Amino acid sequence: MTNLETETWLSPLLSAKGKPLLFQGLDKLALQDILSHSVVKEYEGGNMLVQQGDNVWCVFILLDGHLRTFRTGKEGDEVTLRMLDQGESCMAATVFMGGNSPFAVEVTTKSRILEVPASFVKNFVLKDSQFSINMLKTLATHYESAIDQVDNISIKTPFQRIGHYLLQRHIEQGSNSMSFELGFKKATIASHLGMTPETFSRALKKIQKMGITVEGNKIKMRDAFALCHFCDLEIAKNCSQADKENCPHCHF
Amino acid sequence: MTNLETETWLSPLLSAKGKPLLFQGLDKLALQDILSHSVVKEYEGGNMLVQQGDNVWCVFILLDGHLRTFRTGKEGDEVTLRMLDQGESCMAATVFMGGNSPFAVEVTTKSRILEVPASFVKNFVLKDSQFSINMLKTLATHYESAIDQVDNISIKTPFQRIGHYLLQRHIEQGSNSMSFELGFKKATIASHLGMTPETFSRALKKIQKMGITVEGNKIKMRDAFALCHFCDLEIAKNCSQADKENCPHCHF
DNA sequence: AAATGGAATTGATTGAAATCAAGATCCGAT
DNA sequence: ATCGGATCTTGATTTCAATCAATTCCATTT
Repeated sequence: MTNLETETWLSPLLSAKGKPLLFQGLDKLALQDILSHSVVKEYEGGNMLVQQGDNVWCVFILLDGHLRTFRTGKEGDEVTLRMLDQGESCMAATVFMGGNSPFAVEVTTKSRILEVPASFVKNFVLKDSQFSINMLKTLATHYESAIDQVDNISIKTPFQRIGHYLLQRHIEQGSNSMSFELGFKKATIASHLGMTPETFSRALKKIQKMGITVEGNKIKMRDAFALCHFCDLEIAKNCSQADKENCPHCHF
Repeated sequence: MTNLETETWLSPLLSAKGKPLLFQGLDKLALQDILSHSVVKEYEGGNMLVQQGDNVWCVFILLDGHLRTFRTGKEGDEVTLRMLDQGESCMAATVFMGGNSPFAVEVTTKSRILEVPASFVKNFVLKDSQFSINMLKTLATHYESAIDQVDNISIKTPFQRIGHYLLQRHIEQGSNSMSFELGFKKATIASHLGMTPETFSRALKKIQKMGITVEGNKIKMRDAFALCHFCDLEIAKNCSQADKENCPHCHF
């Protein structure tokens, strides 16, 4: 990868929106160092990036597109673990454990991916303390989101799970607009939430009685508080609702 | 904490068995450094170490006893996330995320706990690269076990979940003996596996038809392969069965 | 505009685990 | 040894999501 090419990728990586957590706060030199050891590849939707059990040789950073990580059981049934958006990464944990990947990674829509060699990552963590902090934060984030998933699956009813999920999406996406997109196939989301597409569909219908309109994959809300019913402490933390104190459900 | 006292704790920490992952490979000086900034406390079973949502100021390392981390939903229902044994730690992720604890920690049996201040940990990670590697590994391990839990809960039937769990325990505990203890209250394990105590009980009964005897919390196996039925790739990795090739189910 | 195929919805049925409700068993305290 | 409380087991019933099966919807192509 030449320097000229590097520059091409550099700017989007530094933009506020899609900036990978792993690159946060790195000085330009460090970033150059990483990039000069990495490769950018393009994949069409449908490809498998990693098979469950594969020995992985790099960390993937998603520059563009969508990835899905999932795990397949003996009987062929699968759970979606994460749905990656621009700027997110995967395989970091596996690289540090040194083992084989406990899950598969699938390209869901055409994606541009930065592949950073495992060996480089392991060294660089020791050299650059900001990078090592970033790595720790990344793992911590993944861990927390896995915990979220555990309790989403095991505590709440499908109805509540979906409400919770929608609220999360809404808040992630700025939460100023009264509508947002659920950027993944419904079946994928259903699997992520540990239910069948049918159940997902039915619950979505039920949720409309609370002032949520579902058209295709666009979600429209009657008012800013329509989803607040599903709020919990975790979510409240990130809620930047201007008039939070007016929220009929917010006790936080 | 005086040096003399430090020495008292030092030896168990260095012993092979219960050695915290966080301390692996640290030179004596580093260890001293950590210990001199930490406190050892004793807690009776039943105490809450951390409440869900608490701001945590330290990382806990379990020297002796048992802890349980769990999460409570709005309706008061809870999921057990982890059940900690000697040498394990918790709150590392939370410390790095800088937020509030997404789960509660309960002392299940009288425990001796090393409390390392968050501020110290955050600094020490930058100074000692071995420690930072350990921290990364710790988080990666937690992440992977959370993933395990996700797919345990969402993929397998209660029956399979329990089998899987028992096999794991068995292998963890050396796997040479033909019997082992399930070192936690059955209700706790049930919650960890995402089922009610009743369901747990019934499934345990059903599992006896495969040559497993359950007496109180002691599990006895007819032969070394009695649980192999529940094996999967993840487990096979750690299986050190001498005559693995004789295993009727091992295709790995 | 019709045709294809994948995704999503809807309905009917089934099955498995939660729940509700009683007992049994174990353990520590007296 | 006896009591009392917690834990665990067992049984009967209900509930709710998975499954099976049939449409409908939508995007793409021809």
